[in-house]
Amino acid sequence: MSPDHQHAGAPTISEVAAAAGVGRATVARTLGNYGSVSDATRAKVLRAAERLGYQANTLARSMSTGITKTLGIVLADVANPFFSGVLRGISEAARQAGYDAIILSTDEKLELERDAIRVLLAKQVDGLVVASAAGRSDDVSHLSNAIERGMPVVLIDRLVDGLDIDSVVIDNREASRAAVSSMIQNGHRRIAFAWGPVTLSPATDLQQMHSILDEALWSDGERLRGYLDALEEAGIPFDTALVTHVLKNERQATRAVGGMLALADPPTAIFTTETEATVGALRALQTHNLRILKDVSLIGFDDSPWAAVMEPPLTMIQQPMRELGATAAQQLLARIGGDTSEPKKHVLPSTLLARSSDGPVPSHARR
Amino acid sequence: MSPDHQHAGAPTISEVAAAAGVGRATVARTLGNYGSVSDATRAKVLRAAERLGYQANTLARSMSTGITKTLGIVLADVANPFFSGVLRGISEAARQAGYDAIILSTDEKLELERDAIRVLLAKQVDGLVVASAAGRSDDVSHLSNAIERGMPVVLIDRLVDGLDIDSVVIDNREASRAAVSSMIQNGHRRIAFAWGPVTLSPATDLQQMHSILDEALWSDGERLRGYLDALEEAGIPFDTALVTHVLKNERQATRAVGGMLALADPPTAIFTTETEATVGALRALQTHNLRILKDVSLIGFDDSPWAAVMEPPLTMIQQPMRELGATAAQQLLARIGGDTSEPKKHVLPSTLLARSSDGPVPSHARR
DNA sequence: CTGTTAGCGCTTTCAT
DNA sequence: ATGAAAGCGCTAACAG
Repeated sequence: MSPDHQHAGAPTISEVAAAAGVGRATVARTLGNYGSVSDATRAKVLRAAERLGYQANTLARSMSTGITKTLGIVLADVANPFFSGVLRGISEAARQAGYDAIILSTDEKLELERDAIRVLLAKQVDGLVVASAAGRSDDVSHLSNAIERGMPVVLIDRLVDGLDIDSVVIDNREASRAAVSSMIQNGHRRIAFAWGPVTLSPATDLQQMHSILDEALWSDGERLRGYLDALEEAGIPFDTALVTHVLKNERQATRAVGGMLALADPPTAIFTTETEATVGALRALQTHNLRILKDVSLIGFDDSPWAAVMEPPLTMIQQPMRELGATAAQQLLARIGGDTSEPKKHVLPSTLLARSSDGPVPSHARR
Repeated sequence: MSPDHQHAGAPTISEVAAAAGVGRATVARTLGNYGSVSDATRAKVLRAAERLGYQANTLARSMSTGITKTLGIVLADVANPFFSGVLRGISEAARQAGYDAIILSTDEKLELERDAIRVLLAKQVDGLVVASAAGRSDDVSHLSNAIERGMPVVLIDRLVDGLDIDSVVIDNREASRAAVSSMIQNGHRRIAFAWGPVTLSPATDLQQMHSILDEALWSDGERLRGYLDALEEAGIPFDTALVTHVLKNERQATRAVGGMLALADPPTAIFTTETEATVGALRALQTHNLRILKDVSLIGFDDSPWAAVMEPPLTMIQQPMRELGATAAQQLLARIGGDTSEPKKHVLPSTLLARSSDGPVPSHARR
């Protein structure tokens, strides 16, 4: 019956008890630092445990206490710089509290997100941090069910419609609006936007755009809304040809932005909502032999060490990735600790790092 | 005694059994897909499970089987692009095999590595992938003990002295030698190296360098050895002033490389062993108003999407990060599956992506 | 084919 | 202060 345990040699509490000549409970009390044990026995137990190299079996403990000291993290892709930054924040905060984390990637697929949640629930994690892939009208019962069953969940990076729970985000809409606005201040009126929502039938007008937006991922929607806000503020008409609708990978960004650059009335500025989009846009510029700032201005989301050493250095919107992660972990830990206050929405500040990739419309582009 | 489980509502196998009017074992057999169950009962059980929303408690299963279907991953920093790439490879391979992963970061500190291993053993993971922070003469008993107890371990990115176990690495020395050699072909004789080993008392000659190297992290050592190999091949004397000895962060790289650039006999080329070193060097160049290629050549480890859009595009050594991770996971899974063959050393190919940051020594730098 | 039973290693009453 | 015993939810013999 006893299966071939990995740790055939791993001593159990019983062996320690035997070696120390006491009962299991006494060992548990000593090692668990609770109840009371006489100094004499405590010493004996400690010595025996030491000698045998005893290591508590966390699994068994969790089985009996219902506490795993483990957080479940669900995000799109660990290799994405934004998420890996967030992950670092989460991990650090978790470790400091004696927790560790199981990370599952969804690759932005709701299907995988459901699997992930299921696995994590089965593993009895103490709480969940999730950057959901769910759009407005998607079924999020995998999340609401978990919550109903008493699993603490905090949303990160993205709000999800219909879930009134803790969340940690930035003000995407305002960050976006401010960046685009600053370009408009500089005289730009043709501003490309990557990435817009992925769709086979691109919007043909503002109204369609809005209804597509309603179905989009929260953060994506907000960023585009911010862009639209800025245009509207300045009375600039929305041009659907300036918003990408392709799949979100570098190659597609290059293609899409390249296409815009070839337009009769090409953009004089580009706004990108993610690192891959930025790099894709940069490549398109390269291909079209266009120089940043001198020919086309550029501002994008998610600063990177590289952005500062580009020529010219890139103006970027910096998100406090580690803080986002740390805040989410702390909020979750608080819930696990029994905090039953109202759901809290943490909105962390983002920063527009003004460098030199954006400026006035070049004279040769003015019409 | 029953603690307040997160999942107060989570139905157990007994409840399903009761609801279906059969014994627990029958339920276990049905749900676990083993043994034999009549179609009639199977249907009943399935229906009951469905109705109750039964979800197996993985913890309990693990407790009884000794198998957690969980891999323990120990690496320096999840936010480092190299490791996050590797991590992605590991995660994908693991998930495909029905495993998931607990990731612990050591921040390159042996102390934290020991903690990590301890935690992971206590959690009864089925195997370990570790990028150890251990140098040549460090105590690695935390690893050897685990191995002795039958825990499968595969080393990634770094070999560790005295541990004859599975490993997945690239040929750092040769990759480094080849890159530096190509610079030498181009006429460079003063080639800066970042990062060299961190030390308070920098080497003053080649011999000291070698003994410092003997204590370094395997991969770091190999990369510097490759550099030295290339110099030796070409009969170029080693200059200790061209190897950094500072802490490994961007700021220090900038400072150190900046210092070299200010030398009476400055380097005409720079070789960097990591992204942060590369960015640091780039910053130093920026500060000193030196242009890549035209003034100073540059080649570095770890390609990035950004490297291709720099002006000029950067020549980089690309490591197959995902493959490294996937290979490690697969090797580990094989061991978990019972493979007892000889330890295997996987050496994956790296690629020197020739772009345009390296070339001949500029005439104005020739003496 | 199916039910009973005995653990897995630990925590936690409950007596003593 | 300490030991005995029950139980966490599941798996795995062993009978029937």
